[in-house]
Amino acid sequence: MRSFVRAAELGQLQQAADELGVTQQAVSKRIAALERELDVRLFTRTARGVELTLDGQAFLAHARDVVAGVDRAVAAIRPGSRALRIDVLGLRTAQAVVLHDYWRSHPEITLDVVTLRVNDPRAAAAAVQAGDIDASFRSVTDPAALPRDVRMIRAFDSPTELLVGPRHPLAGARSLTPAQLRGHRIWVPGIAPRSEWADFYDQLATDFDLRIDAAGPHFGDEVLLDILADSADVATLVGSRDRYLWPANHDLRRIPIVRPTLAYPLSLLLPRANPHPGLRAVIDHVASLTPLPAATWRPSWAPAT
Amino acid sequence: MRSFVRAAELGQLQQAADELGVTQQAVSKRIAALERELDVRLFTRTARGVELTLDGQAFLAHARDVVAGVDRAVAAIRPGSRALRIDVLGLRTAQAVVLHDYWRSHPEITLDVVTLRVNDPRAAAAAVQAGDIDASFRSVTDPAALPRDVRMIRAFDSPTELLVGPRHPLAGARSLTPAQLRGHRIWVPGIAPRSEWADFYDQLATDFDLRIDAAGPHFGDEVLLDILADSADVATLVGSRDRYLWPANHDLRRIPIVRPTLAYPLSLLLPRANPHPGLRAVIDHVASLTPLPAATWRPSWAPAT
DNA sequence: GGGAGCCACAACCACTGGTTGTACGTGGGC
DNA sequence: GCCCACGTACAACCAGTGGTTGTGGCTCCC
Repeated sequence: MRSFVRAAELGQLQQAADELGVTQQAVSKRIAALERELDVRLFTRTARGVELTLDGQAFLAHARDVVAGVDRAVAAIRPGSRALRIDVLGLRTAQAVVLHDYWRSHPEITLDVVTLRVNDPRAAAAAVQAGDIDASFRSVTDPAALPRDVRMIRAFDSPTELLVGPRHPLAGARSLTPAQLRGHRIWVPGIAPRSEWADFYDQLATDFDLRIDAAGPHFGDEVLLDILADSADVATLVGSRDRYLWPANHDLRRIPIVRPTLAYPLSLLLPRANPHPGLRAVIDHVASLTPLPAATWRPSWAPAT
Repeated sequence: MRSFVRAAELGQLQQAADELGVTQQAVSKRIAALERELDVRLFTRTARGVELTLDGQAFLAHARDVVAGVDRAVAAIRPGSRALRIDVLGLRTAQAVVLHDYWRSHPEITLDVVTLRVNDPRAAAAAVQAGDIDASFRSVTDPAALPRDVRMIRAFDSPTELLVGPRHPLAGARSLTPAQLRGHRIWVPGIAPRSEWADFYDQLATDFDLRIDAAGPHFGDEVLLDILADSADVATLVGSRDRYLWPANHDLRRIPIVRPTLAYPLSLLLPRANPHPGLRAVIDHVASLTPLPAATWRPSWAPAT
């Protein structure tokens, strides 16, 4: 495809061959192989070179795309100077959604979103330190656990919403205050003990006298959503930017929580020295997200702005 | 790359190999070759399959992109059921710009813009008839020259603007009426005799008593723009949607022509029977472009709406 | 009419990319 | 705790791909 693109641009197999460092015959055979495989003629051969056929013109745009895609793929992992790589907790989390939005409005920058398969934020900090990732959307609740050459900055706040099924007594509310959640069972399964999330829910339960049940393993989002849809007394908390896939017939309700808004503070771990040059723009973008109202509750370990 | 993508999705080389119709060893060698070439490990091997490394995760998104690109490239020219293919006069013309805008807002549809290397609209009509292209943005001024199974419909009108250099006496105008052009030399080089454009300028010159000089070959846009920039008495006409590349220091002015607006009618040649299914949406889109004011002049051969 | 320039075909050969056969490591079942 | 099942990697082998050099044919231009 590279040979085809260059030949089409130069109008000569000969020149393309010179550029590519092979013989004219090799390029001729490459094009012929492509034409045989696709079962169309891509060029009309003339005495002074080649000219694209209609099929060739149509193919060229896509071939350019493929070649550029291959280059991007290689750039994404080139040892030394690779593309910006940011770790998120999961692909449907607010972090990933925000990154995806950013990428959609700036498609020219190459940004790779990956997920470390570990829960421990200290492992993420170590990966940042080692240069395996350029930044990580994780929070280290104990500042002492942070390596010296990794720093944690405030990224953005993710407001919390209540997710309930249609039979839940709070299902009809347009919005809720934390006080109104008192007495209702809130179930957030799959929270690793002593993780940042466990800490968040602990403080939340204490500060507002809530009943947050973080026990039990997580059998997958589908199971949780199924249970919520059927139950008249189980609710859970989700971030307003989290994207869940749920069957339309579940009829689940997302209800904003206000006065105060409950903010889960998303932080960014990044190396103190020589951060990836593309990181600046991402930080600026997430910092520019619509700020939360003044009446916002945050856990004690939320980093300062 | 296909093997890599499938293996990553399935988490097993074995299964990917089964799907791809090759042995597990072949897939293993493909992945190994990829890893050797890229000089990174894409998978960590476990006893129950493979798992993506961070590099593998970053690579996967791009690999998917490449594979999809190859599929699109093949679809663009697949004999029989290929992607929608529309012929335009040139890639900077209003036609191409409009198509490009459409494609940008509907990136999911595959649309290939090509250019027949002939000037004769009857050749374009023949290409439509033969199925080499699905539609052509050309006008056949003589309806009798149209094959029976090709029809011409009104696509959209392209308003004309005057293009002049800074020293031209009309350079300061915010807008101009056709009457104000009277006496000024208007030079539109590169118009083939008896073409749709020649016809357009002939009628324009007659109806408004203008001096339109269509003689002389066209040495390329750069030459024309250079001449315009320097000259105090040469002007030319361009479509308001045409995209020209000109050096910023040329200081050329585009001046709308109004009362009446001078519309160049762009038509679409398409087969009378079994048009490409994707064509409908394109026709609807160009038909929805902002209509011109009531006071609009059109040549006599403009097809009815 | 002849030469320059470009592409295609032929013959040849190294090496890629598939095959089969086998060894190794790990996790689950008995 | 051992063994088997399962999945991956390595080895040997071989057909065919994809490169090379050499040559012929075509067209345009001088």
